[in-house]
Amino acid sequence: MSISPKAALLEEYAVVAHALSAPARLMLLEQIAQGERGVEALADKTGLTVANASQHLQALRRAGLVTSRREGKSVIYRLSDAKTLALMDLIRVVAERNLAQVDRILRGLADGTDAPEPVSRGELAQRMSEGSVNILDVRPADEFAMGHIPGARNVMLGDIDRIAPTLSPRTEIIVYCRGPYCIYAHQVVAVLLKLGFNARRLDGGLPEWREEGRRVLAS
Amino acid sequence: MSISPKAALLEEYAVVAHALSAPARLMLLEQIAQGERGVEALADKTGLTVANASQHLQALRRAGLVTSRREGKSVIYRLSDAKTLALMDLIRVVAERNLAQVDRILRGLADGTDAPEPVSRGELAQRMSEGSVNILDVRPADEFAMGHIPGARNVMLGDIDRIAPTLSPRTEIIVYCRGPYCIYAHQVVAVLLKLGFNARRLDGGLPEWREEGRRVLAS
DNA sequence: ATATTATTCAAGTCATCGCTTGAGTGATGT
DNA sequence: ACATCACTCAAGCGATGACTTGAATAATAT
Repeated sequence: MSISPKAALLEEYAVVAHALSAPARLMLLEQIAQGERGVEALADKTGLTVANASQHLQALRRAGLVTSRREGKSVIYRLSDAKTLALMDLIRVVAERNLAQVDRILRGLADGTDAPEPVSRGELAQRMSEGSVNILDVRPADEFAMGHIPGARNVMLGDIDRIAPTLSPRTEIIVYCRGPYCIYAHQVVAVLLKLGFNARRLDGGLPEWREEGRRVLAS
Repeated sequence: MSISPKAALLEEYAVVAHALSAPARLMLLEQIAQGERGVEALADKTGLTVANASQHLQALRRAGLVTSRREGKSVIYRLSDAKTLALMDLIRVVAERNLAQVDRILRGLADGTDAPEPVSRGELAQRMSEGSVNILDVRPADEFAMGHIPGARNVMLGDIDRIAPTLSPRTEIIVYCRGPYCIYAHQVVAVLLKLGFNARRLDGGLPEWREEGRRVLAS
């Protein structure tokens, strides 16, 4: 009855991959990567029903990608460790490299503009110390409040046109959002480029920034 | 009818993860990582029927993890690029870190011995140039023939006891096999340790070695 | 104790997956 | 043209997955 250890191992690896094989769970992971949260908050953010989110979260926990702890009446989920984040990111990288459909979508987001290469986090840190950079955080206000890159300004996608006049046309603007699956930043950069600004995306979002031990400002 | 780009991207990422979520496909990837092969050879190696293997291979291709080309009457599959290998490996790492079941299986393979940390590929290369090392390749003969680390000796798991007397008890023995999902090497190291030899696994297998541009001997 | 809030469990439905079987297609050799 | 070989396609199956709904726990507040 005991199958070969080889087969048993592959089964386990498949469990990990399976956990990442549903868009709903990827959404949940992205949210959890912003910072630990309870089930209801996660369900809210992702648009899932609470029961459904709970089941997906348990699948993620069984796969070892997240851990949970009870805190009062809430159950708080968080990423197991940085490898989970790396795995999410590597999946994105492979998809971007090899899937034409992904390329098409990203091109659509760029809206005709020719998006420059993203800025590395190291380079941004360097530029920050020189003071020669403007940082925009395009996540929802509550996530911004939970933590953001020092000096970043929180802006909604829809407000770009409104705040554009207050931006310096000479200083480069670096835009970031959630992390591996960040998408608003692509759009914001496209808008800014069209308006004649000098804008680039940050490579990775806040979770990666924090993971590298860089300074994060709360509230 | 057009869903949001965000959702569309997550769908695509999920496709990639889904491709890795079946043991049969992981087996196929492991084989393909040894070197490109036709459908029938892959089906043979993995014990799948040809039709079934063909379908799994197409799933892998749709996910962008492998590519295929026609060569005469055969269709040859190969890994898209090194990122595919990295992805396979990262899944293993996450599983080993977080899943108790995996730990249990690996401990079982070690058969009571306390397996030392694997040797890095860089260290092995260094040791090779010094000539202070014995290398064992524990893959099937045909895979060994397709390419192996120079100086490695091809040994079957079952033949260890027989060839053990021919091994130097003082020189360290480095054992490797297929790659991310290598398992024989664990067992062989355990056997050698029990016999009183000084043995360690190589971190990664032949695919990773080749990927780093290190020398590989064919035939 | 009872009520409230946060989460999980259980049952049911519809879709998808993994595998098998048998037919179909494409390139090569006689 | 015909046979052969290597692979893919199509149909069908039992099993698993994603989501909904409504009931069951678990911890706190009244």
